[in-house]
Amino acid sequence: MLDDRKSRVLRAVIEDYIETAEPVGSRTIARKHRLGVSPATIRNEMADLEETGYLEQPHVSAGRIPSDKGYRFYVDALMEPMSFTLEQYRQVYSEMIKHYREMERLIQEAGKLLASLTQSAAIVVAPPIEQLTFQHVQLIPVDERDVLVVLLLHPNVVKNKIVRTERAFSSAELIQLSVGLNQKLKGITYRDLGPTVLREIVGEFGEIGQVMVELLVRGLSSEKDEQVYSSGMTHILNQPEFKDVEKAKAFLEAFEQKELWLNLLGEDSQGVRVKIGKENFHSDIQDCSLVTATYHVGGHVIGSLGIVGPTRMEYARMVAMVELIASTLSELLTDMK
Amino acid sequence: MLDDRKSRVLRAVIEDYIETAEPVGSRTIARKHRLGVSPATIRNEMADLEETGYLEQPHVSAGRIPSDKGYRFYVDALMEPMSFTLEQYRQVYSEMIKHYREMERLIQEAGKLLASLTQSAAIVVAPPIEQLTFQHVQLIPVDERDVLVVLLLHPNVVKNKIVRTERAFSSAELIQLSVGLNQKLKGITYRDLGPTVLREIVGEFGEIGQVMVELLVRGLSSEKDEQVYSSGMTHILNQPEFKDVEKAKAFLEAFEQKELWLNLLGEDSQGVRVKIGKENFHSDIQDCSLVTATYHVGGHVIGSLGIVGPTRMEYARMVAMVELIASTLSELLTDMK
DNA sequence: GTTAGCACTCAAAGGCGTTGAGTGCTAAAA
DNA sequence: TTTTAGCACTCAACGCCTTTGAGTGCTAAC
Repeated sequence: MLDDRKSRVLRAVIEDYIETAEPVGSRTIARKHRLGVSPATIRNEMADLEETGYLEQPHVSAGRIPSDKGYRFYVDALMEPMSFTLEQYRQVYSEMIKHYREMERLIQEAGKLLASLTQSAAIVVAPPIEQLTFQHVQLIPVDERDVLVVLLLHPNVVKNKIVRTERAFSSAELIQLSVGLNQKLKGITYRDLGPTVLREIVGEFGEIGQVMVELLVRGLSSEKDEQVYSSGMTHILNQPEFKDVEKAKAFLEAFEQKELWLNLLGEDSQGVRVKIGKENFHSDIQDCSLVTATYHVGGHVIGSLGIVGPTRMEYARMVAMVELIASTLSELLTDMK
Repeated sequence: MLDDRKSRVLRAVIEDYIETAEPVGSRTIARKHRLGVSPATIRNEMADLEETGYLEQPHVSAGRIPSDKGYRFYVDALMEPMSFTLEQYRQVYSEMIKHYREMERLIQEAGKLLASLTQSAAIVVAPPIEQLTFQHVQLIPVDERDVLVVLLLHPNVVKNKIVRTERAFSSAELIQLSVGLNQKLKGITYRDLGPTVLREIVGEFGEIGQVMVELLVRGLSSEKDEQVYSSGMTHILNQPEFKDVEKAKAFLEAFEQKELWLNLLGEDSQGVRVKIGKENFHSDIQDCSLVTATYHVGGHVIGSLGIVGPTRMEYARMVAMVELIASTLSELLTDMK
């Protein structure tokens, strides 16, 4: 598609721009990256690259900056993948394993770590309950008619909710209910818990089964925004593209809209995905890119995480970091068995 | 201390400055607040107020702005307390009661509501476990040697933690342990749970009592920053004092330091407290004021909440809002009995 | 004690020329 | 045919200057 020299020029422009955040001129490239040709030649190449849409010019007497298309080509074909030393890998692992007993905390820590390593804003989408397996259900009396529903789900997720019941239950009744529910639910996923199983419970336990189902369903309900954790929001204020407060505000406000991320970090594909600029964005967030990956338990995708930053970001490093955290997280969760 | 006219001038300056964020001149005051005297007279009064430290002048040909001392006097003696209509009170109440079944969620919602009503950054410090009363302890098997410790504390706080044990326990053993713990703990506060009670448990249950204590203590341990909830950080970006990104960054970064707020929102006094500017601040946060209050259960203080904003804030409104949320929260928590 | 008048100060805004990084084009060199 | 030196041109950024106007303090008259 692009001949060798054009590729090298494009790569030089992009890497220089990523580093300096300033439009890059032909002279600079000729000096920094020994391409063996004069600035004039590079100028010609850059003019071609602009014509074909890989570069842009903020104004006529400025250097070039990469377009979304340019970044896309860079990410797909030009950038040199970054790799870690065993030592770095170990550090991440040992940082994360500290919190590994409980999944919710583990993924929160994974997010914080990702934010800190990338110096970007990080997002982690926790597994929706549908993806998890029942391990234990416990009903605990709170009050005359309030019951605490504790759900232990695999891999080590604890959900609890206090639910108001239609009528009062004694301690003994609740224990009975708990035992019954555990019998029916142990080992099945929420997904399997269609109307069939629910009807089965009602059938088997009669009126009391109805109550079980009621408690269970209400115990499981949770708000969407509790599934998204964010960290490192303030890091983006270090980026020159956000030196204008209005832009920073727009970004931060959009970033806080947690539902937004539920949609953006879809769980379709495997591996690290990069979404550049306008490729996929909610209009509120201008000139930003997203690097995301999914994490899984035993090959089964259960959630996703990623970082957001200006389109001018160190893609190689970001992709490597997201990959590293996602795979370490998957490893730990799979070991939780 | 200040004669009547000086007070009126000071008040006029402060209220104008709060509204406009611009230094206030003598002419403006003469025009807006009919004090019945000419700008020249007001100038004289302002010169006096500056000499006694209530006002400051950014530069010689600008108007005056209030000093910390000026704000302090305004808050203590000049401002007109704001009050709410029954309708507004009801709205807040009905917004909060939606989430009142669980305390953690309730106080989070209180924080969000406070942030939204004041358009400021809000902080809520959750009650430390020491302030709460045991209601139920449940040990649930997770894995061979992992036990889920669920603590239900009054008023309706649920804590859970997965703890690794020295040796394996069967389901039956865990139930037995739970029952034993419940017997000893029901109704007592963590505070009462000194070495005495712990030793009592060990004495009564022998070796198994040791395990109980171990599980309990570890189940109760939690990180400091989990006790602080913040909301509405981005609101402060609307304030002109943060139009400079560096200042905004400094603020937001300090604001994210959750431990900081544990110290700042001490639980000493009753009622709403106002801390202005340098009166009490960590050096990172410049030119900010803090409006805080405690909330309580049946007269017993268990936590605190408040807002942070630029020293130039609508004190009357902020104080009223913080008061409103704190008292509504206290009311709901007390009703949780 | 109050106020009109006046000279004075100074930040903010606007105009203006300079600078310099960068371009595209042309014509010569390879 | 491709590369490059040379050159005229563009334009944001910067510094410098002037103007403007909001505001002051002082003085003298009311």
